[in-house]
Amino acid sequence: MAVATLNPAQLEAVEHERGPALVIAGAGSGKTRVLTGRIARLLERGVPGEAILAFTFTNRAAKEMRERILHQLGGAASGVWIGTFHATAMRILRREATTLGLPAGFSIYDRDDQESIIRDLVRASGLPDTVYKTGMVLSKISDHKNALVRPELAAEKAFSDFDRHIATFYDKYQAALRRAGALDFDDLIGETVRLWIDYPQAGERWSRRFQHILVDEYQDTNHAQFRLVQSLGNVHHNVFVVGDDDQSIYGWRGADLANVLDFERAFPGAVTIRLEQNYRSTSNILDAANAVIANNVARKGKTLWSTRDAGAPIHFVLAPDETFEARRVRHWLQRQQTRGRRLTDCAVLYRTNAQSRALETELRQNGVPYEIVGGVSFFQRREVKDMLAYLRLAVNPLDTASFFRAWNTPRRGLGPAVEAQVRAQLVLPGADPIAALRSLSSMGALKGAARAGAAQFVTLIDELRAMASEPVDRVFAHLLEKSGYLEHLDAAGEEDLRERRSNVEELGVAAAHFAALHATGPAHESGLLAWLSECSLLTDADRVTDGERVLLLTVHNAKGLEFDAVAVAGLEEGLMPHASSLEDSDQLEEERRLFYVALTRARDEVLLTAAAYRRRYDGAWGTAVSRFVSEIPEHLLEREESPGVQAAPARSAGNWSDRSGDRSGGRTRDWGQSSAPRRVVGARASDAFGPREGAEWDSGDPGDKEPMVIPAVAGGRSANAKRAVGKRVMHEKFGTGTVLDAEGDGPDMKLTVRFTGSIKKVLARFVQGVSDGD
DNA sequence: GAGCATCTGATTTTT
DNA sequence: TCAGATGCTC
Repeated sequence: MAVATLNPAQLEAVEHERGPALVIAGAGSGKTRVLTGRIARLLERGVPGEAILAFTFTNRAAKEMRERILHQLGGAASGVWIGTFHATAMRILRREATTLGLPAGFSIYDRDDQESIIRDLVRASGLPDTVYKTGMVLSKISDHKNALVRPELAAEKAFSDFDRHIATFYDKYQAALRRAGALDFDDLIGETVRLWIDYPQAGERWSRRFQHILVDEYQDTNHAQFRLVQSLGNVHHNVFVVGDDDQSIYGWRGADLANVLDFERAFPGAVTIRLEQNYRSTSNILDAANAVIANNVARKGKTLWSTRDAGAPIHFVLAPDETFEARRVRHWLQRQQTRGRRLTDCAVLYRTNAQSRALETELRQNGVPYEIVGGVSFFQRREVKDMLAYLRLAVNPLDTASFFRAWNTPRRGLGPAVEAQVRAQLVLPGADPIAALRSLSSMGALKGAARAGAAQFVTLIDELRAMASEPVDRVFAHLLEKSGYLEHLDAAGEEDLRERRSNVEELGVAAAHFAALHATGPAHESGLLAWLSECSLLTDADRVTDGERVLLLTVHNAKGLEFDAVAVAGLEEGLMPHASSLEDSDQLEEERRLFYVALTRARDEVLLTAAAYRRRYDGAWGTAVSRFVSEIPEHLLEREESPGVQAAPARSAGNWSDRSGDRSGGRTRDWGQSSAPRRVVGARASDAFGPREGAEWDSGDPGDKEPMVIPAVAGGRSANAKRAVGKRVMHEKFGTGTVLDAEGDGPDMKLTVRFTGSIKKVLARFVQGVSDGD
């Protein structure tokens, strides 16, 4: 690295000798240069590559850092460990599996696998799955794991029945994972930390090895990750972390800003270095971002500055609905192109993946090349998971989820009847499903198709296992040939057959690529196990290709990236900030940071868009422009209203009866065609939506107690059910709400209740009546 | 055991 | 709206 090109603060960070250091690095302040520069400098100073460990949050960031360093230093850098927290933890765990009592070929369960375990557990418990929803139970368990709370402790700390049930699910969930020889994502970190807790001498070996620990995006670490960093650094104390409290957007995943705020306390003697000069954005963009983030209370406080000129104003467009919004984004992209900008240098950001659909349709229809990052991941696709299930089973015979996924795909005559027999054998300690199937087969318990099918399946898995240390592409080819999977796809004759086939082929290409890359490496880094590990940790964002296309992605996915021109779509109350955050000031601040991250992705140009009406699965809704837009100083903004935009239905956006009219009315269809163009002169566009405090998605106002009129509900309902409609009720978890609809009778009566912020179906026995109100 | 029809819940963000 | 789960029928 040309040290001369660094500013003083960057230089101080790069040259920092030893001891802990916290670098507060604002957006675009050159933190990647600092990290790579520092690694380079450490190597120059004679620190062996093997003694340097750098954590990133995404594979993409890891890859970029690795490439930069290899480019600068070549072979000298080859021993440096650079990887995500999860990948690095995996690397350590693969070497320490025996110490920790984990099976050598442990599997990593993804979200689907986790969900199916929880679903089974909740079902078996007899507790209502309306209260113990799969996702919610999983996130509670994840919270425990992120806080390094084991099941026993969770049970001890439980105050309510609810917490106790969660603790029980947590315990049983862990038992199920253990039986399957599997870890989930959180376990990768937690089990690694356990090394220092349960096997301190083993942990210390690693602490001694890594003389320097570097952490990128430190503001996004959770407690478990903090403990991992702390443990690894407890011999040499050279912990160098880079973060920005204003860019902390993973609170929902347990990220703990206290890790940044209390760094000096956790690492005594730490120095703090601040990088506040932004090299990325025009000063208009930067001023806007600074003004927005200044509204947050929970921050260390800093102001980015830049020597770049003002640049173009930030453009704000209010469109009648999301179709028009998409069209405006497309126009904007095409204008960028005519002005000589490449699509590669543009991006469209949004809050939720679902928003990509309208944009995608618009771009496809108009031949604008695009690529969506995120959404349904490649590795989540059925055919990809099917293939990987065979391979996972070959390295981990305990992996029940993979077993039942693979065993009858393609059909081998193995169904529920045989499944029950296999499961019956699995209660025996240490039993694995393959052995169970094998023994059923040898006992003559299987007949007809099942018998031949079982034999074929067991043989295939045996063969794959025998090949486990061969190049992975060869293993994959064998699997394709012997499983009959492609023929099965053909037979299924599905419409998306071509795509499925090509996904399977792409997986094969990935295997070949991996094999080629690791042809010379040691067995534990080139075999099937290593490839599977890599696959479990890859996400869609890691498969982004080059090419002349615009990227569509969530703001979360855009973190760490930068573009010349950035469009941010869906700037509406309820979307950004998201509805789920409106009642909690901490969450609202996180939403604001999210918007801040979005703005600071841009070098030269920003387009912000909102839709006056947005279609959702349950109808079309009037919206209000996001408060974040009005937090941008007016002189930095250029507002524009599309023809056809009108005020939201006169007042009372929060009034339910009004809205239920909307749902049946399908009003959005008329927008933009019949209504005359209307410009709001001399008023802010957001005024067109009525008073700001008509906070959209829910008034939550206990005063609105008129009985709800829901058109077209089922006719035959009991007198009790009829009477329940319109009543205020109280639910242990969701709080108070209003009954919109009721079905059935007695305690099993099913109520549809509008709680603050959401509408849920609950059983009558889980709610209490609240006085009908005044 | 397979295929079809119906139902229901989800939409916040991801390693 | 839509995908996955469930249930029903052959």
